[in-house]
Amino acid sequence: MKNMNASSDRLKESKEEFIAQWGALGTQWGINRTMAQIHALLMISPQSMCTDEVMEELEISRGNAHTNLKELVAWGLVRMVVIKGDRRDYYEAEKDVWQIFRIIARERKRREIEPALALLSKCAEETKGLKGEDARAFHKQVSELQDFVGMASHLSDRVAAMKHSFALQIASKLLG
Amino acid sequence: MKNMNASSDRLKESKEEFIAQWGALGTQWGINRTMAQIHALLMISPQSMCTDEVMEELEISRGNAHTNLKELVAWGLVRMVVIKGDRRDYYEAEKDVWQIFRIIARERKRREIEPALALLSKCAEETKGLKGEDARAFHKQVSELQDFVGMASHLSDRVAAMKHSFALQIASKLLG
DNA sequence: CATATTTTTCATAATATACTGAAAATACAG
DNA sequence: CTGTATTTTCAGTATATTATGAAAAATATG
Repeated sequence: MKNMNASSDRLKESKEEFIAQWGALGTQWGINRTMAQIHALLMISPQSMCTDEVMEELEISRGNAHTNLKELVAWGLVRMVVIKGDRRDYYEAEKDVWQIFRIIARERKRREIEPALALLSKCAEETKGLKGEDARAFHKQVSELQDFVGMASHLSDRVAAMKHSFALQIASKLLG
Repeated sequence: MKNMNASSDRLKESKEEFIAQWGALGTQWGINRTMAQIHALLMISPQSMCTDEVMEELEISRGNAHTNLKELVAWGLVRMVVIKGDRRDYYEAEKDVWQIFRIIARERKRREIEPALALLSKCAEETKGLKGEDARAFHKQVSELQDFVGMASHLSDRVAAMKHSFALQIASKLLG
């Protein structure tokens, strides 16, 4: 039994570090700490969890837990599940790595790429015919950015639409 | 002359909107608003600019201008240039789109991918041999994430090392 | 070296973001 | 309907991030 305890301590510690650090990383990724922590917690939880369990595990308020659980559901990273005989809402995380990647890629494209593209298109359009060295230079720079970001946007769609196995093939080819 | 003025007004407006919006976008990208605005300003400026010009154009304080110019130089998105007969430091932006992409990709990899990979490797390592259903599940999930993020890291390096033309070829193939 | 100009630093202020706790709304069982 | 469990909202508070402005340090000039 001594072994058993040491071993389950190791697991517990590792899980806790994972959750804490994944939360800190979330900040860099533009998601807030709590949301990332909840995501980590659910990702490594064998069972689905209810709001109170999440609150207790992460020592956060009900409002905070609720808001971020809803946000995760809105992203599609977490699903609500019903456990019969229990009135509470339970939550479980999407665990498939490729699926997680696609969801995050979609969201980041929406927040980071699409608004940039809209801006660049507008500026390129507005200054299309203008004469003068300055105007030309501005239009050129903006157009180049537009082309690049536009291509990135398309690529992102294509990759996200791929099956995992096919994406792996391409990745291997690039790395090999 | 009427035309000339209308036309240069259009240009000025478009430039100002570009700067303002690019700044707002910066926030989404994890860089602060001012840094993104200065970058935008220098990117579309035909000449290099000194700190005072940047301050005046964006209506920001000296400290703010200074800090963010230094940060942009540290990233490699902006270079300091010397103008003879002038004691002040002048700055000009990198304008090549592919180069800009590489610099940003490098920085984001450093901030977003590498720490994640380190965490995942640590957690995978710590729980490698552990018995028990929970431990196995944790190890599996973490290892899958590790594999995926590791591959993303390599891919990022490979793409950033490519010549623009070659990257374009690959992109075309994927889009075609 | 004395002075003028420019750069850098940093304590304080302003702003933006996230969290709490409790009240309001809703769902359910008896 | 009434009481209880659960979810949702939100005003107030706390935390973290950015910006200011003035003073200090560094640098150039004659």
